[in-house]
Amino acid sequence: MPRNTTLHDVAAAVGVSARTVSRAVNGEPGLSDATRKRVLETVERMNYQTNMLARGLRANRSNTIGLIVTDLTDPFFPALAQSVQQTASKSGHTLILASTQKAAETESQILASFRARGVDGTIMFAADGQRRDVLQHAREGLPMVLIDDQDGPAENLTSIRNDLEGGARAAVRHLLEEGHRAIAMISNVQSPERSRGRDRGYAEEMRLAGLGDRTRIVYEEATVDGGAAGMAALLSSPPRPTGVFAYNDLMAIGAMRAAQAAGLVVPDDLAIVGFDDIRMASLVSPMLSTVRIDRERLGQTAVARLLELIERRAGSGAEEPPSATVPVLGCDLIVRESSRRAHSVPTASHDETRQEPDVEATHE
Amino acid sequence: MPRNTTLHDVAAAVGVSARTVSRAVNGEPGLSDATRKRVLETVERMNYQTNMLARGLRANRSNTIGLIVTDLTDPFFPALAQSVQQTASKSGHTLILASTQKAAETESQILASFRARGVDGTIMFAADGQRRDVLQHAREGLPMVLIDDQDGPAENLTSIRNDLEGGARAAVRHLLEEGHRAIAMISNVQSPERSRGRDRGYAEEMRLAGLGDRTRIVYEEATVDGGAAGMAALLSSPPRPTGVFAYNDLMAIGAMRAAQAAGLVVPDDLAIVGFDDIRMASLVSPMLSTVRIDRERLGQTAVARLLELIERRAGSGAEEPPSATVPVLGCDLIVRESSRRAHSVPTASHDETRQEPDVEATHE
DNA sequence: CTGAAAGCGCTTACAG
DNA sequence: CTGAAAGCGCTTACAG
Repeated sequence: MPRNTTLHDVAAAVGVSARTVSRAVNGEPGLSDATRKRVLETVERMNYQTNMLARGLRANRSNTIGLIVTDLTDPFFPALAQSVQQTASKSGHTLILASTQKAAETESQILASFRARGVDGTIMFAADGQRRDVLQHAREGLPMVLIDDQDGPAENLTSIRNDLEGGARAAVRHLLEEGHRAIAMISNVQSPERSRGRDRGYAEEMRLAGLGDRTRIVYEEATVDGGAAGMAALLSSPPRPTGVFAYNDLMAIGAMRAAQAAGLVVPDDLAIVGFDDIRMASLVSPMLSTVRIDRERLGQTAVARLLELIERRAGSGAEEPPSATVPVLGCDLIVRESSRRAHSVPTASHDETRQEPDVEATHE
Repeated sequence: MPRNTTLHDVAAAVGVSARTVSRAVNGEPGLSDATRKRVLETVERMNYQTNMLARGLRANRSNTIGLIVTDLTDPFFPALAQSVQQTASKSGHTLILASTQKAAETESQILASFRARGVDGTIMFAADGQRRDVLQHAREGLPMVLIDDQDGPAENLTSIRNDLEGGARAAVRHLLEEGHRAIAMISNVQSPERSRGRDRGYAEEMRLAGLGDRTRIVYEEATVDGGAAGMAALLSSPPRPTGVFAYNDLMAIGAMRAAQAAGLVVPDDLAIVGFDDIRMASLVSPMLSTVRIDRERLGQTAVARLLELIERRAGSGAEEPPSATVPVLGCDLIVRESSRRAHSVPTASHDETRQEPDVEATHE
């Protein structure tokens, strides 16, 4: 097997030192244009590629970033992973992907293996009860962006939030405006921390409408089957709700299927609103109303913040105080068919979107 | 920022040489049990983690494998990526993921960057007209598994195939058995090489049924919108088909939506069968009949083959001849609601599956 | 503007 | 059974 071309091979071919080739390849100053040109031509001709393992070892930066998801087969994640990968590749970073599914590895183990691989930083979701481990890794030098973290920034750690509570409130307000009073919620039993914002938004909006005593949340797994189970639970004990807000679209679709199987017509007998706006939402019938989390923007924002963090670490010494604001991305309500009654012929051509502004939350 | 613990730190703490710690960590022989035990305890206590960049640089193996997909937001890929990642992690390999979407980078560029990162091997799909570049990278030392490659194995390269033609034939036979004669196909305009097997299966089965002159294929983009466009094309020029076989589920769902929008009832007026069995297939209504590609098994098989290839390279010198057989994974027909008429109340509880056996194709 | 030396943290090949 | 030396391919810090 042929050995790959190295810096020394190029240097020998041009008749300069390896240091000079390194300068040319990295676009560093301190090099005559003539030399630079000769070197780069030879680099091209010999098809030289920097060995990133060697560079990473020496320079302590690998140009890789890690992303940890819980389950790639959850339709929420692929668009995010894609966005992270595309954004990262623009700055020359390669994506390393891990999923915690089936808990074969804990998050902490994955983070340890990422560090052993020399990733420059990591993007992950805030998992219940793991914050101490995560903070520890950050403190030990792994820059980290935490998505939908309840707490604020910390050493070497930035938070980004989606306005889950605001999205939930918009969804419930919409159901109220459609005339519903008996509005129930199907939420996520697995992750209280993640469902908190949505639960709170629902409860708060009910309270404001004077319906605090009709608040009703059932908790199930955040899957299609879990949504179906939640709907079964709601239907089995009166009063029957006429509107349902679900933790995510998967659950909403399961709930919708269960309602239909029970002979109910959606949205006439029962209105349903989900969360996330996965692609499936616009392909089921009736098309699902939902609250959109813009995963492309989320991925871009997360990578941008992570790169800032990495920069700050690299240019250390200055040690600027970390920004105390955490970006909060607005979540837009998208009204489709599953929650709109009195519209005999729904028009599929145009979703009705209500835009919520992005804001900055200050964390004292 | 605290420096990470190194082999030398551990060695100094135990009072042995770095070489001895390395032996203990890697489970190599030639070490007294007492020493091994002392070393490993200290490794644990000091929380030592092997620096994979250093190991990779020296040992020329990084314990990473690359996966190249065209578009992570295509629901076909996440389950595959997840399976590859899970299987790879069992042998201590980390997944590096890239997608060629929007052609920001060509496959060849991605392969070059993977090699610069020292990946031990790569899994990818065979893209039209890129085979020369891919073979070149394999020849230069990058072990590679190609999925659904038309050609056979090559130096440092293994192929795996799904029985796309067999799956297509099963789908068309099913439509024939349901009594359909006017059966059209909506296929993929972007990748003739990838659609070839399915196109051929469809045409062959029509010919065998004496319907060769009624063969009709329209080509569109392999998306929901493309499927809708294909159906529009089919409906706009008679004779109207009563059965349609689509390149994949996304197209099938688009076709179904378009047919329904045109006032047709699926499956009564028009039966539809897709390909892949993405999750969405069982969540649309009517539930979509399809041909399943088991992506979990595909990922497992691909990783297993890749590891064999990597092993062979590592233990080189012996140079065993590469196996001349390429595994062909069977694709099962799954009959749901979209293609089954005369069943007034479809039972959602049990899919009807017809299992096709896996075989080995010999490549002379 | 350019280069010689050292070293990142491991493993390989060799010696005892 | 254990270790001293060399080197993987780069970049850092320094000298000229």
